[in-house]
Amino acid sequence: MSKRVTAKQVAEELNISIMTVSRALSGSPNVDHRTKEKVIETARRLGYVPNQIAKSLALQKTDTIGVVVPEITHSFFPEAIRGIEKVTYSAGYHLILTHSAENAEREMDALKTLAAKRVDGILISTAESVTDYDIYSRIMNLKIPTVFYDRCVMGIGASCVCVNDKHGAKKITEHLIEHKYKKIAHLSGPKSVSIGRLRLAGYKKAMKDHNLVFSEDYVVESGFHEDGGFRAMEKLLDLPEKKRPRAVFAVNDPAAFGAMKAILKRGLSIPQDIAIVGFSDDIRAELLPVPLTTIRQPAFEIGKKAVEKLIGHIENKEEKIDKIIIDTEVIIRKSCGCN
Amino acid sequence: MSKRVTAKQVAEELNISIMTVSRALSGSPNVDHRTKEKVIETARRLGYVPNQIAKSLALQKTDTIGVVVPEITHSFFPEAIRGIEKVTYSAGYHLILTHSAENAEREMDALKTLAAKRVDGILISTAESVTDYDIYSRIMNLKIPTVFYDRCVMGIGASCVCVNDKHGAKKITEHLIEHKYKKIAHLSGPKSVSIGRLRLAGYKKAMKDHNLVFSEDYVVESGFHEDGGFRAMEKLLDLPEKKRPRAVFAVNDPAAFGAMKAILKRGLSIPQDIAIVGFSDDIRAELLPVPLTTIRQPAFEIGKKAVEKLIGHIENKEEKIDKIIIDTEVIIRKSCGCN
DNA sequence: TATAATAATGTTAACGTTAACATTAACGTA
DNA sequence: TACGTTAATGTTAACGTTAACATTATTATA
Repeated sequence: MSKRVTAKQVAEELNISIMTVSRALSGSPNVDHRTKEKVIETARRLGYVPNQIAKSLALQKTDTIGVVVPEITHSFFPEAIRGIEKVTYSAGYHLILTHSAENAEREMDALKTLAAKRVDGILISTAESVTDYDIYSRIMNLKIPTVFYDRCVMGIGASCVCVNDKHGAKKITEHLIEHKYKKIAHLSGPKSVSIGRLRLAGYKKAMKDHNLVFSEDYVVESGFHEDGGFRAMEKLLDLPEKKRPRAVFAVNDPAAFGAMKAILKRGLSIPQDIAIVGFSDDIRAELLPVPLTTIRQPAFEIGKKAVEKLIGHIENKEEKIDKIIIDTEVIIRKSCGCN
Repeated sequence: MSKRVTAKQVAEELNISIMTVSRALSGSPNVDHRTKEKVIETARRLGYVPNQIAKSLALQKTDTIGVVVPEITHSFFPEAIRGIEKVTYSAGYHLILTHSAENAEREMDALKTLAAKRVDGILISTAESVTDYDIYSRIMNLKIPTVFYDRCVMGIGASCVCVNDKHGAKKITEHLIEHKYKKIAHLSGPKSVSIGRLRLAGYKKAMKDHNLVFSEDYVVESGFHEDGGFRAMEKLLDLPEKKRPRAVFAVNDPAAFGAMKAILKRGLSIPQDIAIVGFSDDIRAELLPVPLTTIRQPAFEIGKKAVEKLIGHIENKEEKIDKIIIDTEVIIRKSCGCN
């Protein structure tokens, strides 16, 4: 930060007080319109740029919202950010973006940074490797308004915006069941992450409701990334041929992409040998050689609703803690066996 | 921003001065180790979180880098951000993300905000609708270290990191020429944006070098988005059949995607009726029904190199203004006519 | 033991802004 | 004209931190 023109210099130039400059520029009433014009003109001429840092310190408000993103390259997140950004922009807030890279430690770091930067509120989607929720409670204790989006932590007094993961998972598993597949496996996310837990629960519920055997062998933790999906699918493919699943529900699309690669690598066909479905509707899902049947999550809307709720918490103490659930849609393509 | 524990409270708790607290926590020398331990313990116990805003004001340094992104949903940018983020994280900087949504006015807004927030430096890729460079000069006048990435503005004293757009465009146009296509059109970006200008120049150069007719009718401005590509291609398809181009080079992949849709909508085939190539290597390019031949831009590396340069400018006054050019690679797929 | 050197801690001012209160100027009305 | 009212401007303190200088405590040395 180099030497810059301050309100003081503008004031001295005009032989008036700093306060009058401040008032003129912030549009307060009770400023002579000629004074105001002179101030604005002089500020422009001198190249005055208000110091938001000083303002934030004085007002105890930064007009900034911190966002924690687990993985910026998952197509869900840029789209969610676009939704977030649209709202923050028109509401006069700015965005500090932090990236946890699915790493609990980096996430903690990010949250500490956001707290230190005195953001007015935080939007967070938890990282894959998170195992305890201590840091979230600490943020709550600091009374920083926080809203979880997509991957949520419930029961700690924060609002959250997510899709109906359990219901969606159940629906798409049931779609596989409609295809008469009996041996249906699940590539799961970690249990410490809401969407991992809930999608597994939806899968289990569907299996149970239709009297299908649920075997622990058929749930393999893949995590949220393509390589994890690949490895998890390989484990399933290593089962004796009789036990091998006929269909797979992956916790999200990237994991499904990895699984598809593993299946094709063994010389098997999708969906003839093994059917597969995902969850996310990644932009690539419809473009695959065998387009992926999946669940569409309205990322833009999730982002939008989440900030709206957050801004509510920031600007209005009475805003209720809420759990906002957004509907999903089953997108039928070919990987499930439909044509 | 709610009431928080300050260094003062920690100091009072221990009956020592604020300065000793500050020193103990920032690891300055000349602090008794017992005092230091007590301070750290007490800070932890009271839940003290240093106020970065106050620190920034006192030190005239925010440890923050502002990034202007034209379109967060173009797959190039999240990948570039990942590169940026990786470097900033390990160098101890934070990221303020602003989105211009390809809009010159919003871009100006973003730059003003970043200046007001006293970021230590700015990374910017210019918006599609930018027509004059006045705002960039103003930022330069404020002496805020600035580095352009991907879409650059040259000659105003800022470093920039980009790919060899002209050379890449020439190479891929020449690839079309190798296919013996004579009537080759270009869907161009706006001339006010470096990559628009340079890719057009590369196309023209290739045409000229191979003695092919260059007609103004064959350059249609599409902009950088799918819908623009669609409309621009429709214009070309509306030409009398004899004049219709046999091949098209689109300024980037999203524009190529739109163009492909327009071609298919007319019942024509790619590449049999019209061949097409792009520039970006969007994650979807290889997955299309007819995979797109394109130029790969190493987004992660561009982001990485750009911040590295920027941090150089921030931390070292002597850092030279540089134009860093990163190599591209022609990715041959099927849309050009190769099999 | 006296004294110099150094370690540890304290005090003051500054960073640039705004809120709250204080003063002065301008104007209308009795 | 005098006085009250309101508009315009000014003054002070505060936000939470750190650098620079000041002081006091401790240790080493003659």
